[in-house]
Amino acid sequence: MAPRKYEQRVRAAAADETRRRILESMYNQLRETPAKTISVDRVAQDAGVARSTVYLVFGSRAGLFDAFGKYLYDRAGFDRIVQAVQHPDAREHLRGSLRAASEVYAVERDAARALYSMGLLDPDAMAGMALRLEQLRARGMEYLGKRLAEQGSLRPDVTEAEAVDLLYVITSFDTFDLLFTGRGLDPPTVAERLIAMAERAVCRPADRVS
Amino acid sequence: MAPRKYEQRVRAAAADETRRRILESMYNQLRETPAKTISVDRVAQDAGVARSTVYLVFGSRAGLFDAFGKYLYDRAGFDRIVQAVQHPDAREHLRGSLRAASEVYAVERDAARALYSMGLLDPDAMAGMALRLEQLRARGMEYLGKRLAEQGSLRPDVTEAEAVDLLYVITSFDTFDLLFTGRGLDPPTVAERLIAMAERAVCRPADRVS
DNA sequence: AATTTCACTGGACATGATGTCTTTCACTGG
DNA sequence: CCAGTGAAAGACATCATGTCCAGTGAAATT
Repeated sequence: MAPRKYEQRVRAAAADETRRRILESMYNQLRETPAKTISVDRVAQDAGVARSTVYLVFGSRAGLFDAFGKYLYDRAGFDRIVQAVQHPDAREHLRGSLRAASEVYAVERDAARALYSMGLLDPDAMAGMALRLEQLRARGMEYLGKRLAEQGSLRPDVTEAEAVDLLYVITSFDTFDLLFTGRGLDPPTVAERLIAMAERAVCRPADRVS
Repeated sequence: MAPRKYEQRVRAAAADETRRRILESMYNQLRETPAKTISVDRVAQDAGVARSTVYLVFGSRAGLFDAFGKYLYDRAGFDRIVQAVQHPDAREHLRGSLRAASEVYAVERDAARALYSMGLLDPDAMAGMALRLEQLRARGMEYLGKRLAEQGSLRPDVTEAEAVDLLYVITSFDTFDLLFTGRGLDPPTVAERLIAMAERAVCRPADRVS
């Protein structure tokens, strides 16, 4: 018996709907009760779906978090941190990245914290997203470092490698959160602090604006 | 019936022994298998003790972690980061703090990571140690900022408040680990990077050494 | 209209973790 | 030597993860 060809638009759409609902309920729970560890069961119930469906769709708890990472990445516009302001002036690009980072991180602070902490604490479970995200950011900073070097915007006593290292630190979520949650600063002030720190640490003094 | 007076030296000593053994086995497990989440059961078994004994001694899982925080704090000499080099020159004090931080954090990296992540992810459970430790560091940086200001070592365009914020970021475990684990730098290089970043970000250029 | 396929259900089951409560045992002090 | 005490062990309840699978109802095909 030859396998039949099926082309099911409606059912595929329904499946996508379910998937979306699950991720959304996870997002809501993270916002409502950031402290509590989220259980697959609660997510499923909140989404009005059987627990087994979550496993069916995402494979495992880790898979769920991985997918949630992508979801959050798109939703919050994390890519703005790296790509964002493709300004011809590298120094302006740097400032844009830090402003974008402050905004994005602030909006999704709780979700991002849960995701990052999860990834740090349970590497095999979360190997996926948090790690990939960090690599993306690392590459972005390597690119930015190169551009700053090419445009002669680096301090004379700073190698390109050092600049990349420092930019990697300064654009990280952890650094943002140390100022935002740790020091209780509001996002614009955080951005100010980060920009000041970055420019002083890697940009040549003469080039710096007022 | 009047309550009898008991003064049990031997038994008290044995109890202390047990307590120490439990914390030590926790330390070992964190070093041997940093990835895995540590369960009370495994800790107890490794210490040759019943699981309930851990609960008896420490009250709860959170209590265990709290006590472990103190244990690690003493063992690693975390206080060196703040008190350490009480050098008359505040700038030298700053450099000393960062060197101490790099050493201390590097030696106990895995344990510290587990502890910090735990605290971030589960605030009520870990409210104790990680939080107290951070407050201690915050106060230390406020003191350092004040001394730098008093000695006229701050950049003219940096307020004392901003200096404290930035020092708080730069001396944090997260910042260290971004360079150490994230960028794969060895501890001395991390210290170099941190010192360079800190001096450029908060110290007046004229005062900086070579 | 009959049939196939698929998303999803709903439960059973195994495992492993946390936390509480009761019981056992060894040592201390008289 | 024996009575009381506290440390430790063991049993019990609960909850989460992960696997499995028979079944259901709606969509797609013939």
